[in-house]
Amino acid sequence: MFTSSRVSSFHRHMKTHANEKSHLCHLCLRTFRTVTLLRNHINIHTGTRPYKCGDCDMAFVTSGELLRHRRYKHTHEKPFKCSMCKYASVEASKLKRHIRSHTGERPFQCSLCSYASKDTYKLKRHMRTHSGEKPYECHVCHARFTQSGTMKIHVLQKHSENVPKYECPHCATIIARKSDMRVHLRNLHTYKATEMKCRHCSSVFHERYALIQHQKTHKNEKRFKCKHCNYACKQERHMTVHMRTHTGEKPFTCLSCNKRFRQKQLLSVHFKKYHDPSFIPAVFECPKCGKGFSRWVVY
DNA sequence: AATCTACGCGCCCTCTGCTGGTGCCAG
DNA sequence: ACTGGCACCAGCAGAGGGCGCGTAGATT
Repeated sequence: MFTSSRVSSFHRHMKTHANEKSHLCHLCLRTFRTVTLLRNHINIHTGTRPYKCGDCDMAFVTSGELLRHRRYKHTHEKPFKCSMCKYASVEASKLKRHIRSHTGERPFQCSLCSYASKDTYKLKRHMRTHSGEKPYECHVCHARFTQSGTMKIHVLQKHSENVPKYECPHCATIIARKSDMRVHLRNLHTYKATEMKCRHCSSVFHERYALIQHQKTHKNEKRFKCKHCNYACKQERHMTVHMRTHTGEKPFTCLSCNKRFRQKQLLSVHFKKYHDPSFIPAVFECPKCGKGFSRWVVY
């Protein structure tokens, strides 16, 4: 509802409801209500921008645009201040948009899903996820992207020579993307309240990277040491067999002659040699000492 | 009525950061 | 051969900057 204390303003406003557009642009045949609007419009055709910025090459059709430009680029004057944080803006509409980040208000509802946006642009951008539209094309490999920023990163990482790299301050790992570095730091270098145990010993850690580094120290380590002699080995099963040399235990018995063995393999060799009819005895005889061998061996 | 000025809306852009799928590699 | 972990990668949303342009208030 329009109200005004001035008759002139009222009359002018009423003209906005009338379709009377008597001022014709002779370049595109578009019509305007006032001569000022027509003049501004013609300035767009002719490129006439009377309001020039004194600090850069920009020029504008109206003085208001110039003032706003100067605030953005040169004076940095931000008259619109947020009452809830330090944010300040050049334009009131920007403050209004910013305040939605405090209130959580999302006036722009997607018609196809539950998503709602705080501003029109985000909704428009979101709609590409439904349409499948990918407006941005890589000029090198012609891959297509939904957002310009995604394409920019793609070109930088895939087609640029001086690819930026991010080095982890804790472990010197090189990672291509800043956001991935955050993931790396979160997964490997953040303190965790719950203890992480070493899979080889009783050590515990609160940082995953420290655990991994520690576990590497166990690699090639002969962790199983005999308490009776100098013997050491990597696997527990080897130590079990070795211990029988100290205990005298011989758990494997030959069913044919009751001879006992410490290892299953020794029993197997014994059985084949003495009780298996298909066993081929030594056929290659040493020409010097006469000892027989089952295989031909060159010394 | 014409003009200047301030305001509001809309559009487009960039920067930022999180997420989940994927391929590779070590265990 | 299988599995879990990690860097790589594209998809996607949040926040904010900058400008075009129409309209209303104020002034000439």
